Amino acid sequence: MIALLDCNNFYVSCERLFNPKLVGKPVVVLSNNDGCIISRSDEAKNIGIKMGEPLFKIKDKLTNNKVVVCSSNYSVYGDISNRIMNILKNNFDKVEIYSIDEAFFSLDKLNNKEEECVDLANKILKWTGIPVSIGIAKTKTLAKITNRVIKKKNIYSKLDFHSSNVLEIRRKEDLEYVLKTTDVEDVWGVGKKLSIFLKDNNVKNAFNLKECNESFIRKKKGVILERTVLELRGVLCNQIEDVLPDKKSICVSRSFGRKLRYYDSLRSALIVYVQKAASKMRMSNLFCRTITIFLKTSRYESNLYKNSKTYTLIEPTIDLRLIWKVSDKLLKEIYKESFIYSKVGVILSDFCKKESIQMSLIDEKLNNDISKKNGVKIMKLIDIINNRFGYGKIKLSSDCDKNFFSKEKNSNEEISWQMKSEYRSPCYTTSWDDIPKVKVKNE
DNA sequence: TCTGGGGTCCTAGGACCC
DNA sequence: TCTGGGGTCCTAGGACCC
Repeated sequence: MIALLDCNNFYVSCERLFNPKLVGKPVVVLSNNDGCIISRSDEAKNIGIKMGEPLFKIKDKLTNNKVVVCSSNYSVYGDISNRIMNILKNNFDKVEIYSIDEAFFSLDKLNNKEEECVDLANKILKWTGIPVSIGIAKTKTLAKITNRVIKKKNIYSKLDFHSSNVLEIRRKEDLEYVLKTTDVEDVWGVGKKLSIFLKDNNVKNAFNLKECNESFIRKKKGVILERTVLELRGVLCNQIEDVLPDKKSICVSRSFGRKLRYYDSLRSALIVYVQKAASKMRMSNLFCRTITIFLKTSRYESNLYKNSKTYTLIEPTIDLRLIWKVSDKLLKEIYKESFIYSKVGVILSDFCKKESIQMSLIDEKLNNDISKKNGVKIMKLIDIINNRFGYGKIKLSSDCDKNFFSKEKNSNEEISWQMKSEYRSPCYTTSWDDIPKVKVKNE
C-alpha cells in the first residue's frame, strides 16, 4: 500500500503560521512577480477564486471580499517543507519527496496503516503547525484520487471517514462511486490536451478511463496514459522512488518587474541568474557540458520574439567564469533590438560527476584565459565565503556594473528588472533580521 | 526492370506535474 | 499597466552505421 501526504493549501498555511490573524480569513498567495494566484485558503476557494488566475483580472473581487494577498516567499516555504519531510522520513523508511508539499511513502509491513498515518498527521500539525491530508491506496494514481476526496469531504459525505484527514477507500462500491464522480481531467497524468482527446472518445470520468482498453490507449496516447489506466485498476506501475536521482538540468529564469529593451539590462539580469544556476549545480557536486540561454518577449505582446541558443563544451566544467563567458556570448547572438523583453534565462545540462569527466585533448577556445587548474578551488572558495557571509557577498563582476554607477540612459532599467513582490511577508525562519521577536514580561 | 533489414543516437517538440 | 518557475519523460523523425 502507498500513502500520499499532501499539505493543505500549503503556501497559505505557511503564511498563517507566522501571522495567525489570517486564520479564518480568505487568503491567497501569488506567483513570482505578483502575477497569478497559486495558493488559496478554503475561504478564498469558496469565494470562487480560481487557481492560476492573474491578479490584475480579479483585483476588484479580492478587495470586495477583503481577501488577504501575499507575495510568495519561497525560502520560508522551503524551510517549512524540509521540517515536514524530515518528520516523515524519521517515521517511515521508504519516502519519495514528490514536490514542495507532497510525498509518497510505503506502508508495507505495517499493521495499523490508518492509525500510523493519523499519528503522523497529528505529529506534523503539532510540531510544524501545518495541516496535512494523507490518502492511502494501492497505487500512486489512486492515492492521489483519495487525497482529492479528503479535500472535498463535504461532497463525499456518504463515505465513512474514520478521521478528518486520513482516508483509505476500502469497499469496492465506494471506490467505484469515487471514480465515477472524479472528472477525467482531475486524474493525475491527464492534462488539458489528453482530457480533450478522452472526452471526444466519451471517456468522461476516472471510471470510464479505468474501463478503457489499455492497448488502444497506448497506441493512441503512449505508455504514460496506459500506466494511468492500469493504476486506476490497482495495478502498481509507478514505484516509490526513494533514492532521488541526479538532476538532469538546472534552469534559472525570471520574468522582469518591468519589460526591458536594452541589451545591457538583460545582461545584468542574466549574470545574476547564471550565478544562481552555477551555485545550484555546485551544491549537487555536478559539472555541466551544455549551456542554453533563452530570451523572450511577453506571450501577450503583439510583437512576439522568442529564441534560444545552446553551446556544448568539449569538457564539462564547474567554473562559473567559463559558464558566464559562454552565456554572455550566447545572449549576444540571440539578442535583437526593437523588442521589449519580459524574460531571460539559463539552463545548464548534460551533467556528470567529477570522477567521470571525459578530459579533452584540445583546449577549449573560450577557455584560454581562464586557468583550468584553479577552477574547482576558486568555486569552493566562493561557496565558503557566501555560506558564511550570505549569498551574493562575493560575485562575478561584469562591465554592466559600470553603467549602473554612471547612471547612463538605461540606468533606470538596470534597477527595474527585479521581481515585483509588493505583498511579501518577512523571511521568518531564514533571515536573521526577520526572526520574530518575543517580548517577555517580568512578573 | 529491379534497389533490404536492422539497428543506434540525437534533437526538437509536446505533454505532463507541482 | 498587470498573466510564474522549474522540472521530467516520451515520441517522432532525421542522420548515421553495417
